[in-house]
Amino acid sequence: MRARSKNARIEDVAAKANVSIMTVSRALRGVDGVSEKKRAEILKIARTLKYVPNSNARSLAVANSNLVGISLPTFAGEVFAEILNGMRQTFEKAGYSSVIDTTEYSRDAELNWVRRLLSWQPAAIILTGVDHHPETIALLKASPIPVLEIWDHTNDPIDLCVGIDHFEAGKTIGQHALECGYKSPAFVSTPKGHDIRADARLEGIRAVYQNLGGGPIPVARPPLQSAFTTGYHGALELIDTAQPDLICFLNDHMAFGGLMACERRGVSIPDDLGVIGFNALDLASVLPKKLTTIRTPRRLMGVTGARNLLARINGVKVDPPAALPMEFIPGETTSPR
Amino acid sequence: MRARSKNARIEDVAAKANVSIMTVSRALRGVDGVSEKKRAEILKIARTLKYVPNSNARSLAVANSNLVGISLPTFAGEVFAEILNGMRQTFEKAGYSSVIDTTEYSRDAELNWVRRLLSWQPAAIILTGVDHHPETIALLKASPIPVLEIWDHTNDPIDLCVGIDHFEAGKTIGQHALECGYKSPAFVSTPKGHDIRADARLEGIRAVYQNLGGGPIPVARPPLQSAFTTGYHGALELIDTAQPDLICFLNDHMAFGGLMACERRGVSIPDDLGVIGFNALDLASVLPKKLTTIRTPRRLMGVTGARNLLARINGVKVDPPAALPMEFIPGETTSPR
DNA sequence: CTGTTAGCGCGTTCAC
DNA sequence: GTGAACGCGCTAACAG
Repeated sequence: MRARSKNARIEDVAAKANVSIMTVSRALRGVDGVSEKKRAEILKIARTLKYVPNSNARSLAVANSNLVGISLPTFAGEVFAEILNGMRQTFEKAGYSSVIDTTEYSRDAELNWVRRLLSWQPAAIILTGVDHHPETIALLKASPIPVLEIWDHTNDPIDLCVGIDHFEAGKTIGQHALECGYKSPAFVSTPKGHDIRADARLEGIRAVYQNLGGGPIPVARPPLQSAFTTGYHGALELIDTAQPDLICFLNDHMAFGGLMACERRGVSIPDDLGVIGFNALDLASVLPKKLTTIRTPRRLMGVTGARNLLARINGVKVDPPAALPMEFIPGETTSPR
Repeated sequence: MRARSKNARIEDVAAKANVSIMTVSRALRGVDGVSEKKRAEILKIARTLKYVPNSNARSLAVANSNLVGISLPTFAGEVFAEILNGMRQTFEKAGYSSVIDTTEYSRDAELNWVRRLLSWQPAAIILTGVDHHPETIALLKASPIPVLEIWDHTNDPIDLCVGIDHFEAGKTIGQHALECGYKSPAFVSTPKGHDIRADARLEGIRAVYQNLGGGPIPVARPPLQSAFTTGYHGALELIDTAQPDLICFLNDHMAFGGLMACERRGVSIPDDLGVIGFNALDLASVLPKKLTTIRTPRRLMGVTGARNLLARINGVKVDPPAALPMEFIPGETTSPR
């Protein structure tokens, strides 16, 4: 015979309270059908017995769970942590817990995670971005579980989507650069294909500049390190070779590294060189020179995504995806030429 | 009758393969007792049926799970993300998934999380720090589930502990300050009781300075914002009032904010004022002036903790807790007086 | 308001 | 090497 766990079961509580298992179940879940007197008594007994419900049994019985599975590219760099916080707080209030994994930007890792997630019968699954392994898409489309794609935007989501249009963001950056009169912008990013949202932003900048006959936009893609050092080395590389009059960075972290590189090289901002970041992090707010950047609605995105998902879980119709607005922040690291 | 889920069950795979459920179960789990031929066939059928095992049923049957529950104070600021990464990668390899929650430094939130975790029959539970709600401790001590306390160090852990001695870290900082000849150190932290590890470090500094008759150490505790702005405002406050010759910060993030505040006030580092951080983040590595700080072994801590826990799960004896070593990094933001 | 019955999907046990 | 029976702890459905 199998050794059952030592923990108190609902049966033990029922026995001690002289009621049936179902009454205990109802009392503990707070559903109707139990007199207040009995309920109070049952709750007390459960406490003294240190009774902890078994979620596995519950999930098995009801064929779902209150787990929400989340896939993030990385925990590094606050951005996803902020989106995550918005989501988690919203889910938490609704009684859902989050199971999180990071893919480090690998579609295969994401697929594995989704497979594993599926085995938990989660209430919903959240993926970052819209670029997935074909099998991930197939799996999720075949499943009845609500899916949210966040951070990026697409008109053809797996299910729900709440994000921003990174190509548009790039165009906004490009517009500003053009209006300032920058002639030779450059870009610092991570290795090719690592972050397709960053690539989309770069494309946005290119779209603005391509008809101006200024030649291709130089792009530095230093080997992956921390964002600060990547930005630092990328900027050094561009300053020493391409000599652009503007450097756009994948994000504010890198832009900060870039600013440090400029200080190192004695390059004066914004006189000798313009600098543009992305995200509008708190980091930027303490810098002596306000960074020109784009504020991304990270918290809002998380909250909105979670709300939509909760509505979807509860069977409410959800509006088709619309890209969230961003705010361009003109700072002191760019200026008219 | 209840609607059973539409997903393929092990039974469906068995029917299609003309074998019993048990044979499928064995084949899928890779245990002995199935001929290679049948196994291959079963795996193929499972794939075509898009069969996903039900972890809830499995966990219910075997009375445990491959989930590891983790409690972190916050995702903000890389530090815990780095510890987490070390742990997760180690667990991942061993086939465990992590369920994470953040407490935002609230013991009550931690207790709630532990209660919820317990209901999942996790393979292990990891808490940050050694300061918990009494009921959290009682619950976990009463449970057979292995527990790891990380980041902080104690000689009286709930179960396992891998961390650093924050009081010692403070003493190291104090020693260095003393050797440099600083007379009136100050400290920038978060509101009282928010982060008890930071308080312990402050105590370490005090322990070094208390017999020197220099009066109490001024402490700025600005309202909570991002670490950067907290450091910034804390530094401004101290510069404008207490006029210390050294400011120690809760961490590097705050120290960076503080450096920006100094620039703002025209205070020259390290001539007018010394600055010391904590953690040795990558951020510090791109600064024009190397920050004096203490390197904390965050990744190592995560990996070591996870390994110890895995050993514990597998019934191997684990060494009693020893505080992990830290490395003092003398930088250019402090100098002999 | 309360109890009884019948599973949820899988793994252990033991028999063949 | 393979299969049948039973139970893990809980809840939906139905009676009373």
